[in-house]
Amino acid sequence: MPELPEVETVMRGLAPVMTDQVIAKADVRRDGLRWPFPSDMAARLTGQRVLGLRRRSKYILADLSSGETLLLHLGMSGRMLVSGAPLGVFHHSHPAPAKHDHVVLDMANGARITFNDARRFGAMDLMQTAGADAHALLAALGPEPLGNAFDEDYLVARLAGRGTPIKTALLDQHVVAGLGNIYVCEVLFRARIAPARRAGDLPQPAVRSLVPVIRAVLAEAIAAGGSSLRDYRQADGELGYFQHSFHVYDRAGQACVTPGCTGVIERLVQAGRSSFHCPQCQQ
DNA sequence: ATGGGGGCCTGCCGGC
DNA sequence: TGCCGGCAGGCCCCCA
Repeated sequence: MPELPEVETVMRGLAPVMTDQVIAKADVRRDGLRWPFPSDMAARLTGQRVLGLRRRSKYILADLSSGETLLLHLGMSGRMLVSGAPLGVFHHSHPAPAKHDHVVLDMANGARITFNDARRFGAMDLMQTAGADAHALLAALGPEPLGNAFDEDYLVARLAGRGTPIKTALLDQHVVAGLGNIYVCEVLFRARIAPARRAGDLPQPAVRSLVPVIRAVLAEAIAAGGSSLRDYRQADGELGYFQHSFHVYDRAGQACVTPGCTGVIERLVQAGRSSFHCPQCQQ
């Protein structure tokens, strides 16, 4: 799935067609995805004005005029497709729902937003906007990596004494929210830290160095419009528009890109996930 | 508390 | 337009 930069990109793509617009019709085409949808979801969405979109970790939150907030997670394969340019009262030709189109929102401006998710690991829920942070899926999340609460002192304290590999620790959404497998691999490569190192054993300068690296990697990916993998699309439905090049992710067997390094990228499995790294530059 | 593994689903790719 | 096994960006839950 979309990790933080991709979710941010999707949210930015949805904002112009959804913000301040009324959901004229909600077509909920199955009972749920990873979990059952909230009761009467279609009715609770229909007629509501979208006051604004926010992102928390890999969740998109849409605040509605009803006082409820729609929570949306793309899981591994979720996509938000936008069709029907919001150009006015003419022009209302939408394609028929395709395979894995689970929820279709028709906005009053003529735009159609389709939540398509082949693997159905995605999620949608509704909650009161007031106190939305207390939602079960949000309450325990760690700080936003691009926010002020995430800093060097925090990370040092959070990783102290932890025996888990640094790779696994950074993937833990309670430590820092929004990193996924790809960006953790890239972050550790850029920080030159081996993924198998125990988090609590890392020298403090190494832990501190992770903070600006995490920020930079995410910011660059957002600036590039999110990374692009085979089945990732931007909100506007364009496939593979941004080709973000990774240094280590999915590059097993290829030469390390660090100038002067003769290492070859290796893949190892940690906590059931692939970790790509250069055994030569990452210590 | 912490850490590891299983499971949820479908699709794709490589090897045979 | 072959079949099968392995693998995939996430994350909750259960177990030791």
